[in-house]
Amino acid sequence: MIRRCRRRARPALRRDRTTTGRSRRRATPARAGPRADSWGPQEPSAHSIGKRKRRPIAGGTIGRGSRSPTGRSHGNTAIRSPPAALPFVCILRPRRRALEAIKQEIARALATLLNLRYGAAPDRIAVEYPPQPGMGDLASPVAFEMARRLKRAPRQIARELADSFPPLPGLVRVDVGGAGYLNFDLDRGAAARALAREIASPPPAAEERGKIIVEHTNINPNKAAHIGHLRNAVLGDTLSRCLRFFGHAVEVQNYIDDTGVQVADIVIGFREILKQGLAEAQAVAGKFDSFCWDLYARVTEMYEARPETRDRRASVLKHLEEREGADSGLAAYVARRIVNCHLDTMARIGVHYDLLPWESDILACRFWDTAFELLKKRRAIERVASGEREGCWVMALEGPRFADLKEGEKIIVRSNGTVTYVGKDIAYQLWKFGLLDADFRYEPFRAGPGSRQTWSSTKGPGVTPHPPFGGAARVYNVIDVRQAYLQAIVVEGLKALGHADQAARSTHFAYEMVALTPASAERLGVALSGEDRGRAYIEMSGRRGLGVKADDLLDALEKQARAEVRTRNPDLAPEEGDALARAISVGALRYLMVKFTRNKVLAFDFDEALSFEGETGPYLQYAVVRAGGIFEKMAKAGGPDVKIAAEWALEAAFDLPPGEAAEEHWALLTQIARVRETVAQAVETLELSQIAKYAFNLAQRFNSFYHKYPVMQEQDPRWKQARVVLTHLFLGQMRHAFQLMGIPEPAMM
RNA sequence: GCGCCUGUAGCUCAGGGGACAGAGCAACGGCCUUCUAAGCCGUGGGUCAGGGGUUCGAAUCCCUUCAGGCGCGCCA
Repeated sequence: MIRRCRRRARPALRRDRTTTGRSRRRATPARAGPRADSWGPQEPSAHSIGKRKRRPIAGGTIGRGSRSPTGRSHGNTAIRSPPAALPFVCILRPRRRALEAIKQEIARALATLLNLRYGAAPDRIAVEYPPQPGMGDLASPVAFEMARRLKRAPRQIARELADSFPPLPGLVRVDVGGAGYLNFDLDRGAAARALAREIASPPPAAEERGKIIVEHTNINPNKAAHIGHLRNAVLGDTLSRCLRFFGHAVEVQNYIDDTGVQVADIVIGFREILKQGLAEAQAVAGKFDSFCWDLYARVTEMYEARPETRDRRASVLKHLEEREGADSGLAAYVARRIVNCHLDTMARIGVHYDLLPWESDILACRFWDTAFELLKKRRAIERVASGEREGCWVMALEGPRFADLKEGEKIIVRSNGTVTYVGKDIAYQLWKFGLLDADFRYEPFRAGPGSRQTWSSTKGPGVTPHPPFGGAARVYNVIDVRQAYLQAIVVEGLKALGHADQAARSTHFAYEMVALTPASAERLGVALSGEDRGRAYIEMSGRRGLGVKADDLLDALEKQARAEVRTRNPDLAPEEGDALARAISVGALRYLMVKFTRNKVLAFDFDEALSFEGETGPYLQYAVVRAGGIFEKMAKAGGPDVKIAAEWALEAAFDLPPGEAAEEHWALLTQIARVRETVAQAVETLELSQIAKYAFNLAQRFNSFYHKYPVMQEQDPRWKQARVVLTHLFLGQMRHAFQLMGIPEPAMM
C-alpha cells in the first residue's frame, strides 16, 4: 500500500525560472552562536491540556467566499450542512487591539449614522487601512455602497457623513477623499501609545477549547525524505504552531505506513538485488534512508527489466500484514530505522511530532474491523449482490464532485475481503475524533527537538500512563492536493455515519507538490529531452530516485551559510560558525517552504533556494539580528537597554516626532501591530504564506526605517525614545513570527 | 469526457470588488572613517492570457475561448 505518497514520473509544463548570481565580502568582529531561547513553541504541549473535556468547536466552511480551504468544491454542502462560516472564525479572532477597537467604534458610529439619516445601512461596514499616506489613518468606502442604494453620488454622501460624524475619543478629523472615501485621522500620539502598550503586554491567556489534531509528514518509510516532504512538514508544523499561538491544544500525528508496497519493495530489493537479509541490513553503515533511496530506484529498474520479480510483492505484503516470517522482520527493521532517519531530518528544522500511529498497529488493534461494523450497522456501505463488483462493499456517493465515479459508488472493501486505503483512512479519521470504539497502546518513541517526547503506537503491552491521544474536536490533514478526491470521500464517510459535525471539522489542508526546474533536474544528473527542457518543472519520483533529498538540501544550505559566515567573520571559532550556519540554513529553508501560496506548484531551483538575499529567511534574520545589535550596543554604551525599552513601551512613555518622520514612525508601528490579525487570517484561509509575506514586509519597513532614523545617534531624547520603543516592539513581534514559522534567530550574522 | 487548480513586469511570485497594480530576482545608477553592505536609496520594465457581461468602480465576481497542470482504480 502506498500511503499518501504519490509515485509516477510525468513531467509537467510550467514556466522557466531564472538564475541568480551573488557576491559579497565584509568582516565583522566575532561573537557567539545562536540564541537558544528563541526556538520552538513555548505554549503548553497538547498533553497538558488535552485531558479536558471535549467541547465541540463550531466549524464549517472556512476560507474566502464559497471556496473551501481544501480547494475542493462543496457542490452540495450548502444544502446538507448549515453555512457555518462564522463560529470558527470567531474562535480564532484575536482579542481587540487598540486600532481594532477604534475601527469597530467607527463602524458602529457609521451604522448608527446611516440608519438615522438614510434609514438603511450595509450589513458589514468596512473600515480599512488606506493604501497611501495622506488618505487618513483609517478609511471607509461605505459611501460607495450607499450610493447604489440611494442612487446618489458617493462623494456627496461621504460629505454628508463626514459633516455629521459624531466626535469619538481618539478621532481628530473626518474628511472625504478620492471619489467618495471617508478618511479618518486619529490622535496618533494617543493611538501609538495605546498600541505600544498592547503590543508590549503579554498575549491574552489561552482559552479552554477542544483539542486539534494536525496530521502531517506521512512519508513512506522506505526512502529518504525529499523536498516535497519538507513542504508538507513545514506547512504542517507552521499550522500547528499557529494554532498553539491562539491557545489551542494541538496534537501532531505523523502516520507511518509500514505495511505498504513501498516497504515491501525495499524488502524485495534486499532479497532479489542484494541477496541479503536482516543481518546485512543491520550492518549497513551511515545513512540508511539514503541507502534505501538508491535501492528503491534499483528495484523499480528491476521490475521493468524482469517483470516477473514484481510477483513477489503479493506474498511479501501478506507476510507484512500477518507479521510473520523473515520478510516481516526485515520490513519492520527497515521501516523503524527509516522513520528514525526522517525524524532526524525533521528535527534539524525544528519539527516535532506528538504521536506516530503505525499502520500495522491500526491493523493489530482492529480499527478497521470496528469501523466496518459501524459502517455496516449504519448502512453507510452496502454489499454488491451481483455483477462485476459482486462481493464488494461500496459507499454510495452523490453530487458533482463524485460524478465520475463508476456506478456512483466507491469500493471500500474488495471482493476478496481486504479493505482499501480509503476504508482504512475512514477508520483512522473516526479514531481521531474519538468516534471509534478502539484505541492503540502507546509507548515513548524518542525525544524530539526541545526534548519534547514523541510517542508511538505499539504492538507491545504499552506504557501507562500516557498522554491522551485522539479524541479531537477538529482535525487538519496536511496532504498534497492530488489526494483531494480521496479526502473528500473520507469526509463523506463521516457524514454517512451521521457525524456531520465532525465532517465539517475535518479539513484537508491541501497544497501543491514540489517539483524540479529542468535546470535543477539536470544538476542532479538527469538526462532531459528537448521537450522536458522546455517545461517549467519536472515532477520528482521517489521510485526513480529522482529528487532532491531533504538532508542534501539542508547540507548544501549549511555549507553555503558557513561560507558566507566565514567571509564575514574569519576569526570566528568553527563550532560557533557551524551553529550560525545551521540557524541560517534552517531559516532559509523554512521561509522558502512557506513563502509561496499553497496552491501553486513549487518549482525548486537550486540557485533560488541557496540565495540568502532579498525575500529569504536570512533577510528576515538579518533584520532581527541587527535590531538586537542596536540594543547590545546601547547596553554597552550605558544607554537604554531592553528592559528600559520594555518599560517605556508599557508605560507609553514616548512621543511621535513631528513632520514627515511622523508618517514613517506611525506606519511602522501600525504594521508592527498586525501580527495577530495576520496570523488569524492565515489560519482561517490556511494561507500561511501571509505570515511570511507580513514578516518580510515588516522587516523591509524596519530596515528602511532605521537606516533613515538611527536609534543610538539620535540626540533629542524624545525622538530617541520613540525609536527605542519601536525597535523593541519590532523585535518582539518579529520573534513571534519567527517562532510561528520555526525560523531560528542567529546570535549574529 | 467530468471535476479541481493555474495564467499578473524578462524570471519567480504577492494582491482575490475600492484610491495611481506591488515585491524579490535579473538589468542599470548611487551609498560602507556614521547602530553589521546577508543592507539602504534610485531608474527602467505591465494589453493583469483573449473576448463578452455585472457594477459608481473589475487583475479581483459571472459567462466564454485559449494555454498549461492535477485528479477521476477491487493502487496507496
